[in-house]
Amino acid sequence: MIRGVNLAPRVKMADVAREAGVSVATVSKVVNGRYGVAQETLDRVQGVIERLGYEASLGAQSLRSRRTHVLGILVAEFEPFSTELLKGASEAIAGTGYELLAYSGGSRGADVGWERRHLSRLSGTLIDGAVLVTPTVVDTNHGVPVVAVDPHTGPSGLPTIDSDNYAGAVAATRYLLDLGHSRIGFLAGRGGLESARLREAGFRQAMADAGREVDPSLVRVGSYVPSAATGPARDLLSRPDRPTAIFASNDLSALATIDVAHELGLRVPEDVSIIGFDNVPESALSTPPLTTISQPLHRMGAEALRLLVDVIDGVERDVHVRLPTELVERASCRRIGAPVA
Amino acid sequence: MIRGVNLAPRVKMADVAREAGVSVATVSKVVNGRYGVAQETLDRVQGVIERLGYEASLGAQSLRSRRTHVLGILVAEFEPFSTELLKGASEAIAGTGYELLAYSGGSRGADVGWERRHLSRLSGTLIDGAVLVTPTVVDTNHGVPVVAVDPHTGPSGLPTIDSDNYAGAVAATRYLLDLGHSRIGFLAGRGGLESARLREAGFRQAMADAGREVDPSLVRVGSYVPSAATGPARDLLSRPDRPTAIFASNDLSALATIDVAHELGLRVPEDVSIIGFDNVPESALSTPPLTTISQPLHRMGAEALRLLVDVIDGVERDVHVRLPTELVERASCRRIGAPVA
DNA sequence: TTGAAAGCGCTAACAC
DNA sequence: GTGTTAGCGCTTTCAA
Repeated sequence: MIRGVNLAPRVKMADVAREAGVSVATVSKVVNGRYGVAQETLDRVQGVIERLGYEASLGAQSLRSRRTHVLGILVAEFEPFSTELLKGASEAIAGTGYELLAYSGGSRGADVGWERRHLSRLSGTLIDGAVLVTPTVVDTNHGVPVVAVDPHTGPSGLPTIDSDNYAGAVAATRYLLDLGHSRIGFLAGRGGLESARLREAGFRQAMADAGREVDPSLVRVGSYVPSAATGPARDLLSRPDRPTAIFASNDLSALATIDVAHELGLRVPEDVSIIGFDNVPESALSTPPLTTISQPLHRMGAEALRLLVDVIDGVERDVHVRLPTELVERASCRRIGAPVA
Repeated sequence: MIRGVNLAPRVKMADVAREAGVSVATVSKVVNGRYGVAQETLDRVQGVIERLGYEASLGAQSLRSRRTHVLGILVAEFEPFSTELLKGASEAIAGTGYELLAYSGGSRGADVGWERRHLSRLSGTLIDGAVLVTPTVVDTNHGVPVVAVDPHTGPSGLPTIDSDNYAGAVAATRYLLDLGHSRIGFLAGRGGLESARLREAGFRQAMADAGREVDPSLVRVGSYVPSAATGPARDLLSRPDRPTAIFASNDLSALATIDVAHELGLRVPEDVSIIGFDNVPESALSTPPLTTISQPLHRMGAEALRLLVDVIDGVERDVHVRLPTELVERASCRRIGAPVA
């Protein structure tokens, strides 16, 4: 039974004021380092603050003043992709004078429009700016400066960070082709995301360049989400004429595809080769470890944060940052014939 | 140049009220689903809300009402350990009716007392409760219900989630012993944390049980932080009588130790075996992949969140949850002689 | 140098 | 059913 523990109300500015025998206005000045406070008063108030452990309420503080020195990272869910970005952002925030607030809804993805909702709830009050992770709604009109990582398709004025999805997809497809695969299944990403469009385009281009037809029935949608990928993966792998390789648009789908393969009694890579995209840490943990296209996720998070700070400060700079991708060869693909010419 | 973009002020309740021709009080009732609003008014207001894309400001809302339906996870920094917990918490939050807000300071760890400061800033206003990740200050007196993951040493009334650090450390040490190592270096964790104490205790106990002396000069402090671990690791590995194996108290330190070894021209595990603790995803990515003691990090995050919700709801239950640890054998340790009896 | 007072966007009595 | 009013904890003129 622990009811009743932890209920001391937080100490507020009025408490400090009373204790120090001054008004809240004076305490506020001390807290915010404003001029016009006698040294003696300042010391006394500071002492009381220390002793009482006073800390301004973010909610109240930000309601009144425009700057909070808190930056938001808004995500649909804390999964491997967004948390990698978070690590990068966390690395980059040191020395900027900002604190980091990551916000996620409670609805496990199935929640369109979260970016607008979260932004509305936090902007104008709690945060001075926000990084939106894979937003589908790209309103350029929010209360605060915003930077998007891997956003929705279509031109938008939004400052953006992404990686070279197209080149990465071409590389992945060529890799499979070079291993002798030509019957390649494709698990597309989340509809609407620019990255999903580019990865599919890269796949098709590489196939075309190699003179290979894309069997339309081998192209399915996985939406970047494991639960959405298993069905299509199962369909693909259950066919009598199943593909010899599957290119999943992101690692989470690829990992889910490996699970499905195992479930179906198929060995990876002996019976089917699988390649992913992202290189989240989890991709190295699967059996077999996943061959994938690496995005510099930490760096993307860090760049997003730096870009946001620059936008807030009104620095003139390039507001579209594209980072390179790279093939990471692990053990989920195997050669099945002679490489293509 | 992007100055001037994104500056439309957010739409507030007064805007909705004006547009709908009602008072803000009525809008508030609609937003919060209170009784006493005519169906016709309700529809009209709802329509305006929809059209204008109104969303209540978290800051203002929480200033006034006690419940915000937001739970906080307070961390010193977003690194592999805390983000794994975050993933687990994110999984567990679905269906609880809460949203998740993760907060981290901007000061990269070197910031004692962050837990109290963050809590003060957020409690009483923004969040209904908080999960504290490895807090060193264990005041049981905050404005809101609090749950700690892997907290500071010493008994405290705080509801707590941890894993069996002692057994894990014993298992790691025995494993090394069984591989024939007896000159084992130990990189201790962050001073004050219960987990650090227990891991060292487990190490010493296992050594004693095997009848091995612990060379005091082989026990150093790594503080769970890579930058703090490299120095001690270098000292240990530079000695002419260097240990044949190192047990690092957490994966981040173990990974840093591998780097140091490589820097020194030592091969892992040929020249020195290294074992870690935590099993963060990154531990599988090193060269060689790290053998380590696994904590069920996702589950710990999920359990912490569930415990917090129960505490808030006043559910009577066990408020100390301890989860099992497990040895994960990868490739950073090798046998160097006959196993101990 | 200090404090009184207004108000940030919202909720909750209470009056109409 | 609906609006008026009084704050929540803080910052910021502005007067004293």
